[in-house]
Amino acid sequence: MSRDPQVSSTPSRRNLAHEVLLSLRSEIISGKMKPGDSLSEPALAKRFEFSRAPIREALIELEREGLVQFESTGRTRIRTLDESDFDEVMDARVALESMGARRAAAVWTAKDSAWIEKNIAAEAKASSLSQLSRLDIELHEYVMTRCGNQRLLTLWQSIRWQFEMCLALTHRSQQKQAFQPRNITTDAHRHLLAALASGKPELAAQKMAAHIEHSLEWSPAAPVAEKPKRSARTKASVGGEDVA
Amino acid sequence: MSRDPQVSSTPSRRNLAHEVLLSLRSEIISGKMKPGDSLSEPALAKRFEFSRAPIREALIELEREGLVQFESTGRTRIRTLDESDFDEVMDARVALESMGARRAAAVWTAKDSAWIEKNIAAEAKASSLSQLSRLDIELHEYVMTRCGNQRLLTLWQSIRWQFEMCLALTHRSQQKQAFQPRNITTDAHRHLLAALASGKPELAAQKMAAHIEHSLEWSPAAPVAEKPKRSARTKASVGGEDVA
DNA sequence: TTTCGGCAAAGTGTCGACACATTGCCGAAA
DNA sequence: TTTCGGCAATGTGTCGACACTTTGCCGAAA
Repeated sequence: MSRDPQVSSTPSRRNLAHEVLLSLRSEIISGKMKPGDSLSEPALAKRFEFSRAPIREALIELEREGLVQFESTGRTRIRTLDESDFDEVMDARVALESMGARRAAAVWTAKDSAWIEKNIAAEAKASSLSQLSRLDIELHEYVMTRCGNQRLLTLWQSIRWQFEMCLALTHRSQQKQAFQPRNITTDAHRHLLAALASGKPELAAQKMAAHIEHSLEWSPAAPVAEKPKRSARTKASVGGEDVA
Repeated sequence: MSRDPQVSSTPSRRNLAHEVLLSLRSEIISGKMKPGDSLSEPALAKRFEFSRAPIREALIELEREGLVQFESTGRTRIRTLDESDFDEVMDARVALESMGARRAAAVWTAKDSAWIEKNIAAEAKASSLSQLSRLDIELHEYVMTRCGNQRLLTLWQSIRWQFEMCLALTHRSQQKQAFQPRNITTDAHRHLLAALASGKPELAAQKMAAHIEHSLEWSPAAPVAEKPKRSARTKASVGGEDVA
């Protein structure tokens, strides 16, 4: 909700590199530039009408975000992602966000609940899949923001763009996704909110993990790869009963 | 064990910036450069006899690793860490490593067990606290390496240096730590190994979380701050019983 | 026609220089 | 002596240039 989520990331240095970063990131996620496309510093410098220095900085940051890959030959390409990459990102999300929910639940306030409820209401009125996805991500980011751990938030933000890229690739590959996801998502978020507001950190952590893993099931197709069914590895990965 | 852990991180680009990164990181963690110290690009360029470009790249990476801070004024300083920073890092470790252990346990082999046992044996013979710490970190890194998720490993590596810095600051502040930690650590690692080798991912995850949180207790003093006792927040943070 | 060698094109790594902002010192005025 | 203004010093952001490497095309030889 509120404002452009890209603005929410506080740039430690406000320079041309940051501007280039936002542009390229946006173009990669939107699909304007495709996985495998080559990115050369001189070409980008010419396009942006900057020197190579800010371009180079932006590319290094994009590489850290996992959107771009430096090959051993020295070439720089937009990263290609397959289903296993998607699984990895989701696993990392479960790790970070379940801890985030655990901590957030411990300091949850009515104001936080109100924010989430407003977001859920907006989801119910979402008119497109991409809009719904954006609201979903912003809700998850909100929880991470509220967990009170700056490092957890920073780590989450560093894989956020890979997640968005996976999502966008999936959406584009299976053109028309029905609107079933909307109800599923809003329901899940309502349950999640209940857990966060319950004052039970462990419950919130488990619900968050379950919610993220469940969301894999209505994004079944891999971004690029072809394996039809998701690996069993992601099932029952949190709160399972093998402990006893 | 084996080789210098810094070599294990694969530099995506082999350049002078990487060389500067390793030098500065080492000096920061070793305490040769202290928190609050100012780092200027021209001064470092003169010292390393490189131009500012590689220096600048290294500083940006150090900032991403949390060892260095860009102030709003434009100055660059070695980051100061207090107890809450330590708590944050440990929480992030719990999040990442419990997931890492969960995944690693699913694919654990006898060879992995042998590696850990060799490490534990080395711990038992460690002759200094810093050596013990190094073995401890290498064991944890090994598990993250074996979890099969490159992103989880990358995220872990990106906070690893902050953890090492916290640890080093703690060690220096409380000069003589008795050797009780060695036994505690080796015992904990033995139990952890049992969980990893048990084929029960959830058990491994819980044991890892408990192990990391428990390790907070024999590193009681804050790196810089003065609060004598750790916050209650870190207790029972994983696998608690508030779910019911 | 195929293969090999070399040459041009393109790209990265690195450097030194300049412009601008900020800092801190020093002297002048009160 | 204290305070204020300005100037030098320091530092970052940005730029264009050069060296070296790799790529890929093209023509010559088999």
